[in-house]
Amino acid sequence: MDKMALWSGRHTTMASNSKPCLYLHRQDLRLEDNPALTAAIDSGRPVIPVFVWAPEEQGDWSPGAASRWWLHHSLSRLAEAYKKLNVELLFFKGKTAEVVDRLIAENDVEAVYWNRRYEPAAVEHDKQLKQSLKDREIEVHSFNGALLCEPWEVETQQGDPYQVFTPFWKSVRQKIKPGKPLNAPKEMQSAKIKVKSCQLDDFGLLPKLDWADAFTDTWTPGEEGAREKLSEFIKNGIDDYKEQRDFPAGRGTSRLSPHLHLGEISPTQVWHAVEVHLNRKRKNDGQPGADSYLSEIGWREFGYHILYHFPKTTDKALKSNFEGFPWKYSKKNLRQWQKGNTGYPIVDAGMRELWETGWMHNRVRMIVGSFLTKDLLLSWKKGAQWFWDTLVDADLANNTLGWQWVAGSGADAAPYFRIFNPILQAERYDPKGEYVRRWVPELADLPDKWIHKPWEAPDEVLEKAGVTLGETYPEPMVDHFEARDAALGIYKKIK
DNA sequence: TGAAATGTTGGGGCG
DNA sequence: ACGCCCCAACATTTC
Repeated sequence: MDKMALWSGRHTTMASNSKPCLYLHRQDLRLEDNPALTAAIDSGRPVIPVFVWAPEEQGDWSPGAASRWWLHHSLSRLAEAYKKLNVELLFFKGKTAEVVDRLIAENDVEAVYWNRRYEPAAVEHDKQLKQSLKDREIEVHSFNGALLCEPWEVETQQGDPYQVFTPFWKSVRQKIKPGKPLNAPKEMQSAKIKVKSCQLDDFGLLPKLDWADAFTDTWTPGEEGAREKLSEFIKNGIDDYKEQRDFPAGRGTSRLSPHLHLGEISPTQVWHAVEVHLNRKRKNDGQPGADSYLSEIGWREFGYHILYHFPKTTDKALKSNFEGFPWKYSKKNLRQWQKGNTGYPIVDAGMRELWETGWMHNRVRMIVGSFLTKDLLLSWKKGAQWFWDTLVDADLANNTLGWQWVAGSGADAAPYFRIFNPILQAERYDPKGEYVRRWVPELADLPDKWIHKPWEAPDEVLEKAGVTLGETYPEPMVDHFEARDAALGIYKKIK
């Protein structure tokens, strides 16, 4: 018996008549490495795990359609995992505070546990909930279950939040030493539930239409799926990550983002798995793949740091000179971009991958983002909203950071003149056109030379490939070089 | 985590 | 053998 088991064992003896505690699941849909759950169990009380579906508590940023699909399946897996421990995960709809109050009143709950959140609306909500519980002398315990480093744990030498990634990450790496992840509970005491809960299906998270069919082929939501993705990536991907990560046709990236978003796996678990992997290899061997991968975990941390300290950035540019930027809203242009009909194959491939699988490779996110904000001069918020609705990994911190970054209005942002050339990017990162052929099949028969710029292909080449521009595939909706000049002019003005 | 424009260098062709 | 030109390759600057 290890120390932990003895500890909880000691409490178990007195627990038979002890009052239960509540554990609120939010974006931490896992049993392993879960500090709030572990603490709740270690308190010696029977634990009532609860998930409350309360989208209105997330303000303007309640989960989009793709995220809801994921959430449904993740919750379903989580409920199964609890069932194996003979515990029921309770589902409720409505206001979290009211659910908690009911459980306190009718089920004698005397303590509440959760892992902290960092989204502006969530911070506000949880702060109030905590205060109201404290006022009534109900125990409240919150934990860090989502970050290597919480936003208030690092600051610049001047005592300000970081706004540039490199010094932020350097500081975090010096500071943090993630330990071994906590084990999943082997056993739990269940409480006798006296409160009526609802069914997962009552949340109505699944889409009415079957657009999510392809999602099922691509993804395995839940803790188990997350664990498998991680070990597969550590085994086959991480050593070549630095070289392979930018090629969207390949499998060079971990694809852990949706799992991380809902906390099906924690960054601590990721970090630890990377360390174990490195320790197995020869030392002083260099570890460019691992460093490069961990710095992506770092960007996630940076996103949370920025979101916490600059909560308005979900809707407003961080840089004040972007106030009143003359974005050119056009419903038609936005629609063409959303549907992947811009006439730029790499952009269209990305947008269609997103629509069909709920995910897009990061290199392509940058390309389509640059295209929206610079070539079309459509506001980054339009892009952020579309991604919010369609991405299974839609995460307020990452989405906000990414869009403000690409627009040039945010933290450590691309300088205003950094405009991606969709043809060059495509030729560099999809040299054989595999990615474009997969997602834009109407161009599949074009030779490599023309796959990324069909409008320049000779007529006979187009004909042979069965491509008629304007009919089977759109003409480019804008001329990139003209659009670039126009964007440079505007961006220069606001500098 | 950019791309284009401009500047520099050096080898080879050629008178 | 020399100077000149061209231009690719690379470096630097600029947007």
